Amino acid sequence: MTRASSRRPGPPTRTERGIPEATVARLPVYLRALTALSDSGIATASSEDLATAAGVNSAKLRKDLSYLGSYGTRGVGYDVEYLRYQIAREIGVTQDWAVVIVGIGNLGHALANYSGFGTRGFRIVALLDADPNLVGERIGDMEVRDFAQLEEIVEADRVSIGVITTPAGPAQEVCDRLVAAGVTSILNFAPVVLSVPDGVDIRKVDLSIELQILAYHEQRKSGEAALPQVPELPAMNGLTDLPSVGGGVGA
Amino acid sequence: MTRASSRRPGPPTRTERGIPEATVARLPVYLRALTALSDSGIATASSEDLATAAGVNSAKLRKDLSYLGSYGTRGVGYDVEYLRYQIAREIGVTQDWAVVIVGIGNLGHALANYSGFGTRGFRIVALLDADPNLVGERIGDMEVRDFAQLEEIVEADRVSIGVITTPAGPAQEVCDRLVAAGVTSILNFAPVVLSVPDGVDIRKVDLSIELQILAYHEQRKSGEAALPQVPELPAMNGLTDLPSVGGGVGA
DNA sequence: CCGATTTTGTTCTCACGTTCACAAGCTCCT
DNA sequence: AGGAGCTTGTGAACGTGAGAACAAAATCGG
Repeated sequence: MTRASSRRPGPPTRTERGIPEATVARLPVYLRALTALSDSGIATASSEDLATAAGVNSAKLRKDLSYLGSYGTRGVGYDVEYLRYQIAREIGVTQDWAVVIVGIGNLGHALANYSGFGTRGFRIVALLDADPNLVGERIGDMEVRDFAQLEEIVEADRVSIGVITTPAGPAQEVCDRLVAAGVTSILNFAPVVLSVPDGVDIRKVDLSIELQILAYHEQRKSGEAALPQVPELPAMNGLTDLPSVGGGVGA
Repeated sequence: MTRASSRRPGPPTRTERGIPEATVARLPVYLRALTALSDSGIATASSEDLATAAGVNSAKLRKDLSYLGSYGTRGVGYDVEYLRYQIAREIGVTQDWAVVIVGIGNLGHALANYSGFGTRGFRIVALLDADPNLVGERIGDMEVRDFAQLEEIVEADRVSIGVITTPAGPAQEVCDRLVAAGVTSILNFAPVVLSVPDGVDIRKVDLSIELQILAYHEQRKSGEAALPQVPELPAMNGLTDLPSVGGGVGA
């Protein structure tokens, strides 16, 4: 969204405060690092200090911060509180965002109790599930409500973010309902590729994919020499009992 | 295959089966899509079909697959079972990987029950926690064991992958212990940047970061015109009570 | 057997992201 | 006041990734 102004090999043609996606993904990390520094009573930090705390290269950090504006002092560094506020404002966590969680299985339960939500910036307004046996159950200070109430909840509480923690099966349908109800950002934990209309942002968190990526690298480390080099063309029979990766999230 | 021969601005000079990281991250998605197609009884699929199922562009998919070798038939497509096996082998999920989970709070509980682990490819061999009140508790068919037993478990079961679901505080120490014990791949759910020596792979899954990224885009959607355009330089006093994003994972 | 049709594998080009390196600018000390 | 010493902000080079486009190869129908 929003590129396009001049046409020239200058800077990536960033339009009016358009921050590169890669940078956006790191801002929360910087924010957390700044909070940690602040809690340690540190008032000023150099890009080097911050970069170390955030686990990135200092040049990258400086360039990232430069997209937000020129909030540092040459020869000195960055004022921790000030920069923290600026980043928080840029990300949008100076205001509260209403969140619903759909699918109260194991993972939904865990997220409902997750203190990271409780911190300011995000407010869980409802836990939803279609299973009548779960509806009414109390989790922390919240009660599981019927998924059928989705629309009224979204409207009443101006919910803009939905978290999907259902099994793979119903995930797309849940997603469609969320979008239809007016939710415009979705965080998906179900192991499926969800499709959403333009204008709706979606991010996925997928445990088994992460594990498989680790497995790939692990294999190259330990395997490299130890594994049979090439079963390139195994007989194509009897392969029906392969690992069925994927599976559902919830109970 | 066969990269690495001449020295010229040709392909990125990929050395001997070195698959680009971006491709590696997509292989598990393709694997899942293939499994779904297979379960639907589909024996052959074109790159277009596969790309749709995986939610990517077909040219990208073909290029990704070409790194693995030339497993398709022009004019026909890909044999689903065959390709599935090839990808599974490349990723390394045709063998089993032993996994330990450290930190049995809400999230650890959820992961212990997560069926995605139970599927073949990964085998949870131990649930560990340092809290004596948790040790001995049964979760599914496993029992929580004392974190002190880490070293012997890793050695006995040839554990190569560790999952950290502790709060932020102890995460680095747990990580160090895992590495010292011989674990070479780590999946971190704690909201901290962990540092590991070379040779150890680490991936992080961070809920609050994902939410903040969504919030950023959400703000640009709804805010753009509605928000006060620039409180660029607010008074620098009284900013100590800002949102404390971050926080811990476990209970 | 040959041409039409389909679909892969690959090349080329462009956009994006990372890193280096350095000038500009600030502070502190003499 | 002026120079030494830091540290930011950014220009430029490099590397990686994405997508369009097309030639090569396979099937199918006549």
